[in-house]
Amino acid sequence: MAESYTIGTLARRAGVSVEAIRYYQRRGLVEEPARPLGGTRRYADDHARRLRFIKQAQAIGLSLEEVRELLGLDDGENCHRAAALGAKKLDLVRNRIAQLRNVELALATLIEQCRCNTGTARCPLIAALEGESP
Amino acid sequence: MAESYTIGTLARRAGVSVEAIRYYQRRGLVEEPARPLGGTRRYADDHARRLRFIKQAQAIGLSLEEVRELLGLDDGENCHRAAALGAKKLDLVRNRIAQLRNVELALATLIEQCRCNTGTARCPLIAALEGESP
DNA sequence: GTTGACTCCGTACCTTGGTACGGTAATAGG
DNA sequence: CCTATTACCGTACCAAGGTACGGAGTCAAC
Repeated sequence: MAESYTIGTLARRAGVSVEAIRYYQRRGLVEEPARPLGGTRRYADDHARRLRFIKQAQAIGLSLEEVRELLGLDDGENCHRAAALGAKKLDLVRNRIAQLRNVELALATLIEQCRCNTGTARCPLIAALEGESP
Repeated sequence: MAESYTIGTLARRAGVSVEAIRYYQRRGLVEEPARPLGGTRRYADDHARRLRFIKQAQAIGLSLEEVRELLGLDDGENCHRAAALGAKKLDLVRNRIAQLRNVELALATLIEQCRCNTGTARCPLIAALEGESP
């Protein structure tokens, strides 16, 4: 183990693009190894692990800024703060789900009305969108 | 009724910004009344209704492009096409809900583990994000 | 009859998460 | 040793839905 990769190899292994890695470096999420006098930077398993972290955190809805914040909390004494960040996100997720369920209901109802609209009546979906806010 | 407003009054009444209205005009969603020889354009209730339509359609997840499409379908003969557009959107909404429910479950589990983490163990939330994909 | 608020218009800028491009340098394979 | 890939770096660009700015013209009130 403990290999050392070029950025391209790292990118392939982590399943992200080289550009994305360089972007994360600019954003301060991935460390940029020292360049050996005009040579090529070398990356290790730590970097691959970091990229995996970023991708997983994104998958649970964290922004890159939040990921960066979370990374700063990984010192063994901030578990509660990490949990608080997660809880805030969970709240947002639940709100968003509730909101989308309303949309789902509204859309399903309107589409059903369209399906039943065999006569010359005006399209219920379009008509509904012109009405007052629910 | 049948008042005539300036764009600022229209904006206040509809609860959008003047800039937004002008943006919708550029995008072809709101008609731009003729300007009376170097004067100020006048808007009527039709425009307020149109703005309400746009806001409602956005609330159910339509993009401005889709709203524009829907507006072209309001001729009494395209109810099935409007319904099809709605059905496509409903599908997306349902997928998104399912996705968010996964995130909700994952987050809730991790936070619960953090809550139980009274010892010196590493933060479960942070540790989990470094692991392999689920 | 002037002040202040508003309109008109074009253009630039914002956010987020990257992608694309282009020139130069370094490295790897044969 | 030569050539084909890469790496490096800065900068520009993308979607979407607007917001912000600045100068000139217009409108309404006092």
